[in-house]
Amino acid sequence: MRYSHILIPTTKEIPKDAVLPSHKMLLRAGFIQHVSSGIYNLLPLGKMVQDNIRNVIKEELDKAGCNEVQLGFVTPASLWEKSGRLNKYGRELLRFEDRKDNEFVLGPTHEEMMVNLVKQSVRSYKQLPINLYQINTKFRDEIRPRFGLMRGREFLMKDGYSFHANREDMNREFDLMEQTYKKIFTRLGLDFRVVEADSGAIGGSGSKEFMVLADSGEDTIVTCDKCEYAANVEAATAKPKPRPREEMEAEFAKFKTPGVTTIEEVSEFFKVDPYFVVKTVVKKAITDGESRLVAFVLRGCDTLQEVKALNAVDADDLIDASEQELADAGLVAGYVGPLELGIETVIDNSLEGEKCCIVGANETDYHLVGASFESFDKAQFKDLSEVQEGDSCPCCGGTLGYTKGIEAGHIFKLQDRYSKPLEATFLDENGKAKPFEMGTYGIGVSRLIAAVIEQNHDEKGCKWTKASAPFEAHIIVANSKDDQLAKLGDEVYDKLRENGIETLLDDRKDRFGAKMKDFELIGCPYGIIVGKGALEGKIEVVNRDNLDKIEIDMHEILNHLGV
RNA sequence: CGGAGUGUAGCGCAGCCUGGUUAGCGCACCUGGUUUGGGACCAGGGGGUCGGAGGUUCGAAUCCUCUCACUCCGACCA
Repeated sequence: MRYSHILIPTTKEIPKDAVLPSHKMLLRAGFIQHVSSGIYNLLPLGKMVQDNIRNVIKEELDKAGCNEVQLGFVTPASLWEKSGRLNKYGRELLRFEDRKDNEFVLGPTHEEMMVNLVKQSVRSYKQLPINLYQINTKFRDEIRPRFGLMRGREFLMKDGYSFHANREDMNREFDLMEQTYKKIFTRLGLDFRVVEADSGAIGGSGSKEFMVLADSGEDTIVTCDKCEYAANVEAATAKPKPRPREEMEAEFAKFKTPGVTTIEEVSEFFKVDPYFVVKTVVKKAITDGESRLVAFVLRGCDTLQEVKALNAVDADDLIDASEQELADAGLVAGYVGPLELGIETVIDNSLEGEKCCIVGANETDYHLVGASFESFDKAQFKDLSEVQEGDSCPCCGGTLGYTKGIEAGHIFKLQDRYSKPLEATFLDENGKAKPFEMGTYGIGVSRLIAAVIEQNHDEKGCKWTKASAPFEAHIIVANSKDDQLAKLGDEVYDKLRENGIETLLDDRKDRFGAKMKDFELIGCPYGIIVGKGALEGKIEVVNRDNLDKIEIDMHEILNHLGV
């Protein structure tokens, strides 16, 4: 492609509102254009990158036996009612009516549509398994879109769904997809981790996320320094914290503790390790629009993991309870404890069997010491605590630490979460109707464009990986008004193209400096300078990654690009 | 939804507080010329319903009311 024939509106100005490197670079280098909150146009370069990523995904999925389809972007709201997600998804669903007042939503994900498609066309176990995917626009009316392509409202996503006659086969496909995703992210040249994850609003059991490691990532990942263990902090577990050497010993008794309300104060007051001081966090749980108070009980040294808490009580939402709401339920902020509490109580696993600790007495200015958890029902104990840096790995005992990641892919075992309510069944070997066992597999395609840059950029601009780059080579003709140089530039350009190398030829009548700046900003892997040495048959090759320049003979160019 | 802020040329901004010629500046753009290895220079030029509606006033980018959009922090979320 000749620069003079392609629209690449680069700018020197740093966009006012962009925060993330990827957002700034993609705007400045002319890959994307802002349209509206969370909505972007892809300009030619952006479209090329997206197509490259899309092709890698498609090739690997097709190799793994998946079928590409394309579902309607506009989907009838009735399907969403049936699956029960119309309310659960809430205002993130963009709803509207057509001229006949039929209700529709813009698809934020397509479980319902895909299940419906298969329900209408698959009758027998003999037609299974089947794995269908699409790479299509999604719309989620995010409360707060931000970070450019990273969290847009409209975005391109690959979503795949597999259908199986039994759970074993679904598990097999899940593993296959994990392997396939690894190939995809590896081919794209990304540094990533596969992590254990929470299933979120989509629902289901087993779930793994593919995290592109980058400081700007929105997710916190827990990783082990000794083994392969990695998990989203929302789902991560650790070995129980070691008991303090000094055990707490006390008879059950009520103590007056005026003004002593925080864990630190209680711990200080009784000269006891926070490990033995019980933290009771009361939250308002919202389920199907109904709210109720729930108490989460942990050790003083632990923190509540909100997503775990949410799952533990099967709620749609958790909100901090106000002091007034506590008072209305007969509770006193600072002195809440699990004994004789009177509201739904969930207790962290680490307290199971604990015989002696300190809890709030549910009475102003009083704590109970020597409290025991032995009388609680086993079903009340769940994993609630957030893994902290320095905790021990659940697999090998190594040390756990945090890193930041960008969620670029997510695979779930859905089982019959959707097929059952949508009555999508097939006939098994015995002629009995059974709901499909399902898996679902997503990749954020447009988000990957941003993720590549988050991981690969410098202060001068983008550094595309080979598989994602809009062009592999970018020829800079030092002076395009010099006919001889322009001609030599054309020769190099033709040679590269004849050998299948996607090439951008900067034939603009601009000065050398401006062209170099644009090369660095756009970030194709190789810059090829056709300049003063070219008349003697010498050109320079610039590696965008480290900006190293080497001078070579013009006819050796193909060797240097690894052709 | 809570808090904060911004809307003036394609982009980045000044002007507004204290109303008063023809609304400026930088970048970008167009024409001519010079220049050509790190975002050139000289000369000339085009481009604005000052986010929208209403109001106050002899007169509004400027003051008042309403409204819309966008951004940032938070809650929330692929």
